Amino acid sequence: MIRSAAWRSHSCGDLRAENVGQEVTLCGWVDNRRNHGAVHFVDVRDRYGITQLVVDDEAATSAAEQMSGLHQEDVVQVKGTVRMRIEGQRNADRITGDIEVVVDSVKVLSASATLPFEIADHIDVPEDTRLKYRYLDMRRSPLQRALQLRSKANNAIRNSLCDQEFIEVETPMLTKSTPEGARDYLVPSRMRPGCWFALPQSPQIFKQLCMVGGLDRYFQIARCMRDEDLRADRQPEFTQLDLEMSFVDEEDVYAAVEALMQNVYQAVHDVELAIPFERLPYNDAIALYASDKPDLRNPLTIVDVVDVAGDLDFVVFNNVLESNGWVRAIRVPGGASLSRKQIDNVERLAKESGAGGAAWCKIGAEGPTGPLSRFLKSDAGQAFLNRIEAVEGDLIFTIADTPRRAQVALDVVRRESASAMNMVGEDDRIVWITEFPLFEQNDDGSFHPAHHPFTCPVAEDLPLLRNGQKEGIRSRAYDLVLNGVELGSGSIRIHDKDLQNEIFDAIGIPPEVAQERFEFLLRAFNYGAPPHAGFAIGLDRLYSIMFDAESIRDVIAFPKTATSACPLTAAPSVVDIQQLDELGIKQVIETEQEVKS
RNA sequence: GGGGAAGUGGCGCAAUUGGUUAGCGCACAAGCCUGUCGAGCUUGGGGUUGCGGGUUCAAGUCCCGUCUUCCUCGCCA
Repeated sequence: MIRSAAWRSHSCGDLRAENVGQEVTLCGWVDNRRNHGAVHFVDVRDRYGITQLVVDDEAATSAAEQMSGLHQEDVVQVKGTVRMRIEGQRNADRITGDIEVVVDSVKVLSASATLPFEIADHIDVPEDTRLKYRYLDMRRSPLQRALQLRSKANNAIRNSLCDQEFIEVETPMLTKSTPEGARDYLVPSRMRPGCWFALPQSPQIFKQLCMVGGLDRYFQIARCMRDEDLRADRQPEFTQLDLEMSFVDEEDVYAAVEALMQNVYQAVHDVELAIPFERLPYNDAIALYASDKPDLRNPLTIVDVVDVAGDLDFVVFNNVLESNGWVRAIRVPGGASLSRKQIDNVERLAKESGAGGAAWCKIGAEGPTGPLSRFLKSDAGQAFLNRIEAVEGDLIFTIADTPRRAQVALDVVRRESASAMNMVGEDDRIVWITEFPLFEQNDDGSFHPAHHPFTCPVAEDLPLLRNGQKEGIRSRAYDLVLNGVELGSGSIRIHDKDLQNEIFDAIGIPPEVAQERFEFLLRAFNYGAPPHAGFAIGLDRLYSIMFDAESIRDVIAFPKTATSACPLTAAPSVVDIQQLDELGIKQVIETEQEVKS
């Protein structure tokens, strides 16, 4: 409820039958007008609701004149008296629909020009127009709802973490460039010409320093910047819930995140999220789902048939087996009911993903039919079918390729065939993917570190690492995955200087480079660093899923376009040559204006 | 950086094979109307078809270039 204030006695969503007879003052925007001559309605709207104003023969004649002069989206202050609407004319769709306000006077506080688009939910407006006039888009209920929910959810996060003894710390926006990883946004230093700040890609190092500083538990709802190309679910600046904890292992981090997620779901959906979340080691996720972010609403799983595929006399399988590739199958229960067109579509998408193809067969009453079936007539074929536990009515896909390509194709086949079968569950499924590999393989066979260099390896795998092995080394890194979307990731950090240097060495960062880039962190580790671990959740992405938004932009107040531009402010823009002079910067690219002149 | 789609009054769309003065709905303006709530009815104003060039008797339509937006691959340790 809006309390009385200098400008208004109630909000536009406050008034009910019990207010009948009261003299009230409302402020808001002129929404919809319906003028019937002798009776004239105007809706006035604010964040809280819509209230119907009316003038008729019971109203002052001056009020009728003032009402007639109103335009859409004028900001008005209205004085009047609450009365019941006449029987049969109540509006059940509106919280204030039982009453109306008979107007004594209307004062226009700020008139509106003709609008670029109507402020109505049913009007479809192109997104760049909505972004250019974001403040008008904001008056409509979808964005109102998203921003209100976002605020509520942020509040739920803060409450949960503060309850768990976390301290909110603001880390710097002007910081040091660390060239590996995403491209930095750079800010020139006027005081030290030739030197540059970077905007943070994440508060990673600062939060670790907070642990060395003895804060024990840190969090921040932090803005992060990355100068990379965009996607529907990616923005150049985005908001991350960042946290770090001392003297903990994985389970402590999971518990802290689970508690806060529970609070967020409570606040947004008013449901009790089941905890603990499922845990799935990375290797199992790849084996069962061919993905490190599997959508567990999809019941299909993958079967490794490498041990039975060799006897099928299928040259494609044999070639792949010879080069140590993957031969794996997906059994789609009931999939035999799919049309040839639907199956061809799955096969086509698998091919487009880069794999050689997806050989398939249906299991009919008479046995297998379809392209793969001719390799299944033998005893070996029966062994294959037994291996994947095929029964009548099933559809079987097989993928054979290099591990990397097979993985992508299996993921596609799993997703596409489940969606064709309509077998993806409704309920949100959240899962921890644990023990990520420390290194990922490049296309040329070499390895690069899969995470930032402060990620702790699994102790058992250390001897292998010291032997120079890269493949199969596990790290104590974990991701949180919701319905096949990666929400966030974290890890147990290295707190030992010697181990840290070992890792720098293993991932190919020479000591002098490590020293130059991370000197401040390494120095801190000299003075007693506690064992620590942390996590970060991409809040824009989480909220776009939770609020059922089409794009990440729909849950951000002032988002950027796909080219990282802001249609509202027209940023980025050309600056004065004087500004550049002060910064000691000489521009070599011709600007638009210079090209024109 | 690569690929795809789109761009026509403020907004959503239409315009046949290249052929009349580029239409329609909403919004906007004026008027009528005593119960509407996405009110209704009448009348009216509003367009260099993103921009530049070309082909043609004739271009919204075809060609070339360019800009903007969206999606996507690369990229995002």
